Order: sequence, then structure tokens, then C-alpha cells
Amino acid sequence: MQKKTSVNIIDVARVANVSVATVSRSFNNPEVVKPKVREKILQIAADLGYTANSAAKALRSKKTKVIGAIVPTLDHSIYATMIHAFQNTLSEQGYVVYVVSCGFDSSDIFDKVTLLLERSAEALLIVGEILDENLEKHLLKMNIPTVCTYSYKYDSVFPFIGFDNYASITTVTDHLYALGHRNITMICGPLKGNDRQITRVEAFENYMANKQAQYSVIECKGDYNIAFGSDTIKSIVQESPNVTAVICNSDVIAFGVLAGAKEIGISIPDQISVTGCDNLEFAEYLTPPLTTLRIPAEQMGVLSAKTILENLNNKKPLQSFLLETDLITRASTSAKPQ
Amino acid sequence: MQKKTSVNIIDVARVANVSVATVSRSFNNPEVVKPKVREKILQIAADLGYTANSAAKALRSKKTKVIGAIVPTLDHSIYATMIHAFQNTLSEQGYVVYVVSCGFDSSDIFDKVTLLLERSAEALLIVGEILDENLEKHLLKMNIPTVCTYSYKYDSVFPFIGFDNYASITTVTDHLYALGHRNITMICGPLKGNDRQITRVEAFENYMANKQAQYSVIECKGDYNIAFGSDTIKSIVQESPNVTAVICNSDVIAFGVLAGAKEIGISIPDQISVTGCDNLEFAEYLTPPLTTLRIPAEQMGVLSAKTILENLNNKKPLQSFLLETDLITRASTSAKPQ
DNA sequence: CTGAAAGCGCTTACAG
DNA sequence: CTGAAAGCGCTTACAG
Repeated sequence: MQKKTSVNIIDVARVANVSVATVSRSFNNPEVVKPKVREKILQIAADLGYTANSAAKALRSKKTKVIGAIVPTLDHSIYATMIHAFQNTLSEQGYVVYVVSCGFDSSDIFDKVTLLLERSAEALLIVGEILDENLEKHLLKMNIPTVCTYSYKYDSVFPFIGFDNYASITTVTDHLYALGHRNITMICGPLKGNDRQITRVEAFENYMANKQAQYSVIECKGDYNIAFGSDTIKSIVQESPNVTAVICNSDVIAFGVLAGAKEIGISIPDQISVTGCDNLEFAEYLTPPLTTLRIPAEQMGVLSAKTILENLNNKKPLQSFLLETDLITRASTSAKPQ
Repeated sequence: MQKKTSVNIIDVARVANVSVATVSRSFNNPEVVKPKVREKILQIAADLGYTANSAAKALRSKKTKVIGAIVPTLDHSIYATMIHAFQNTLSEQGYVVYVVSCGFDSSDIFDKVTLLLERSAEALLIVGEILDENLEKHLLKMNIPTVCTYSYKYDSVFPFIGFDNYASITTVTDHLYALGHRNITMICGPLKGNDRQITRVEAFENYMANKQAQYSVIECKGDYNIAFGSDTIKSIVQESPNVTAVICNSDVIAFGVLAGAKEIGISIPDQISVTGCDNLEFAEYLTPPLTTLRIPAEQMGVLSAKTILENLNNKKPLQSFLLETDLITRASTSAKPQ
């Protein structure tokens, strides 16, 4: 029927003059094989260039050692950093991470999950909340350990390893309010199917409404970048000349805001204060250095990996972690101009 | 022995009252199944929540639909962008990309390749040249279609989908020389096991030696970042006050150079001209905007995916592509100060 | 400590 | 157009 493509366990067994069971044990259960025999087998396997077929292993043992991850995009370094950390931690135990990007709208990721489950992912990492009830039921039914990141909910079916977007943005807004700003604009990422952005906007609006201050929100409908930030600050200055502070829900947008402001001769922070989110490496090197919210991206990746590993290896229940964010104040924010 | 974890093809067949062969055909060879039967089967499969077990599929059909990629790191957006494009193109045909990062030294990536081959990767993407002869032989023997990117060699065993690092850096150097610069420093990434950096340094040194101009090279031994660029320009100014131009082999380093120069009161380009590489989005938004080399990262990802697909689907030989780079001149370079 | 054998869930040549 | 059956390459309970 189909021809053999490479050397398999039977070849090794034949050359070593042992059964396939013993070859298998030499790799997977070495302490149970007589040392001399084991060494000989390992040597022969190496000579023949044998590597175990992971599909056969997976089929037989029901352990694929595949973990799935669904992220908005790898093109933003905040996600790339998290996945990098997630992957590195898991690869130490021979796990492989399949990454699928879904864009910022996670209300319809059933297809993406299916893709990963077809690959027999043993566990899943998802960015944000699961917004699709059917998906939640499905994952529960299939009994797939699933970790949500970047957000935090207390009453969730699946554990969250993230931070409190509401409290974090409240802190940012309060920082500006305390500096005297009473007319603030938030520039946010796409809202549809994006609980992080929705929560941040809520936090901002509630705070400002509560203080009876003026505010507005500008949403980037698609993928945001520096150019979007630059364009947006220009239109803010044009159309809302009384705005004295701008909250950007990403450092990338804030980068653009600083660049755009410079272009049209607006001085930051003298005329407008600007804040970012993420504390990417460039934030402190911008002119002026950017006040921003540190997001524990790497930590989320590592902790997600560890709790999944604990669950898979030792049947421990998945754990939630509420991580800290810090507001790092730099020169891009100052007291409201008189 | 082991218990069934989820619904399989036999369950579907039983409910639909057909053989497993017909269920299989309904998915993989639909035109060969009577439409009414096929629809019924597909409906039942959906109702039951059936998804094919990819391990069994892979084992039986010898097609894993897994492609492996080895990149220095996902933490640099230039690689993340390439992989993103590579992945997107391949996923349209149901392929999955397993990404492994190896750091910048690719002289010893045999282990990483083994990891990918154990997962039965059907093809490989590698950044840079294959420096390990044994690895080359191994891949040849195993008959694994392999594409190298980011470099270009005419006489290579495996095809390259990349650009000419030598010519590109010669262009950059020539740009500065033509502007009158006669004392130039190159800041490069780690050289060990990194053919791209080695080639760039060669191009730079040959050009400068040939012109009997002064030059030096500063190597970042580990992973480079903005901080490294910033520190380095400070030591250049300190120790080599006659340097009038700095070539950075990455925009990230150049970002740091601009930031560091500003800190110590060196004006760019009035006192020192600076160039980058990659043309990342931020390059044009820096102060001053950065003269840099555009690298076709996305194009490399897409073309690599396409040639692999052509090879796998239609047995076409893998193709090489020599892609263009452009020197984008912006305000960070100007004539040598008198 | 080792071997013989069952079986994981599919695909596919073969026969009808 | 459909079904019966072999077999992909492993792991693991069972027997010795």
C-alpha cells in the first residue's frame, strides 16, 4: 500500500535483535530496561537515524503534546512576547504550541478552536474572554483545559491569567484627572468582540462621567498602528481643540500620537498629555518618554504554561492569577495647561 | 485498554448507517459520494460534534500538514511579520506551522530540526544559510523540502528566498561614502553562526578598505535592543570622536542610537549620520526619520509558503527567489560635517 | 526485565 | 457509488 518513508521502531528492533516493546521502553521508560540493552538500542537507533513518529505516538497514547493558542495577531509585539514565553516554557517538556491568529474580534472563534481541536490540542490558551456561549459549552463538553488571558473575571467557568483592565484604566484616568485634566479623549482598539477594549472604555467613561468631566472615545475599527495614532491626534486637535489629554490603549498608538503632534507643532505634554499601554521597550525612548501602563505579558505567558502543565501532568485544577499592572509615569504627562 | 475520548468516525458511520469508508470519503473525496448520502453524513457528523483525529489521519495518509519553521526569535517584529505571512498563506490549505526559535546562532540547530521532524514536518523554513554540513546531508537524505530565507546563495543545495545582504549593505555604505563620510562604524548583531551578519560586515569592510577609508565594527554579542543601541552610540562618541556615520544592522538598534545621541546632545544628522535596516513601521516616525534598508519580510514569508505548497501539492521543485531591497533615504543621513 | 499481541482512528486499494 | 479489510507506527496491559 503505502511505502515506508523512514526508519521505524521495527527496523530498530530488528537490528538490535529485541522486540519493539523493548525499543519503545528504552525511550519512554528507560529505567525498566536493562542498562546494557538500553544503551545498545539507543546507539543503534541513533546510527539508523530513528526518530519516533509522533502521529503514531499520539494516536496510541492519546497524548499529542500539542497546545493550542489563539491570539489576535502575532504582528503586535505584546502578543508575540506572551506567546514566546508561553512556548518556551512548554517546550521544555516537549510540548509544541500551535498558534492561530483570529484578529481582534473574538466573538467568532469557533472555527479557530475547531482547527486546534482537530490537531488534538490537549489544552488551549485564549486571549480575552470567551464570548461565544456555544464555544464555552463545547470546550466544557470536550473537557479541554482552557486558560483565558489579558482579562480577569471572578465568576468565569475557565480560569483567567490576566489583569484588571477596568482598575488599570481607572488608574490611568485618575492620574490625568489628578493633574487637572477635565477634557480627555481615549483612543481605543476595535471594540467588537474585544472585551479588553470594551472594559477599558467603560472604566474611562464611568470615571469621567462620575466626575462630570468632558470625554470622548475614538475607536480604531481595524488593526491599529503608528500611522493611525498620528492621523488621530491630528483630527483631535482639529475637531476638539479643548482636549488636554489623550489616553491611548496601546503604546503603538501613543507613538503615533507623539509623532503626529510633533508634525503639527503641538507640544507634548505642554499642550496635550499622552498616555500609552503595554510599556513596550520603546516607550521610555520616545520624545518625550511615554507615561504608560506596564502589562505583564511575559508573566501571563509563563504562568499560563505552568498552570496548563500542572493540570496535564499532575491533574491539578487550572489556576487563576490576577496580575498587577503599574502605571509608569514619564514626561508625556503633566499638569493641565492654564 | 484506553478509553475513547470523543466521537470518532465509527460512531458517525454507525449513526448514519454507512461504512466508515463512506464517512471518510464524504470529507476527503466528497464528489465520489452520492450527494444525499454525503449531506446526511455531514449533518450527523456535525450533530455529533465529530472532528477527524489528525494523528490517525497523519499516520495513515503520511500527510501531517505540518510545516516547521526555525527563526532566531519571535520577539523581533521582522521575524514575527515573516512568520505571520508564512502561516497565513499555509493555513489557507489546512497546513499548520510549528515555530521553533533558536537564537541568532544557527550553527547548531540540529536539535531544533529533530524536534520538527519528530512532529513529522513535511517541509521546513529556515532563517539564513544551513551552516551544519551534517544537517544538510540529513535533510537531503530524509528528503525534506527546505527553504532558506533572509540570505541568498547561488550555489546552494537548498533554495533561497531572500535578498543579497552583501549588495544591500554595499549600497548603504556607498550612500554614506557618497555623502562624504570617511570614518564609519557599523553596529551589527551577533556574528557567530549568523551568515547574514557576517556577510554584511564583509560587505562593509571590503567597501571601506577598498576606499582606504576608516571603519570599525561593534558587535552585539547577544540579543540586541534599543538599550543596546543607546549605550553603543554613547561609547562611540566617547571613544571614537571622529566617526561621522553609523550603520546599524537593525532599525531597533538605530532607534537606540538616535535616542542615545539625543541624550548626550549629539545632533543627528548634523554631527553623525545614522542608517538602519528593516524599515519597520516606526522608522519614518523617528526624530529624525531614519534612512533605512527595506527588507521584504512579508514577501519572503508568502513566497516561501507558496513554493512549499507547489512542491507538496504538485511535485514542483522548490524555487529560489532573489528579492529586492530598497534604500529609503530620510533625514537621519546627510553630508559629512566640515 | 522482556516479548507477543491488541488496538488507537483513520485512508485507500480492491472488489463488487 | 459503497463496503470489507489491511495496515500506518506506535504503547501498554498481560504473561512469563
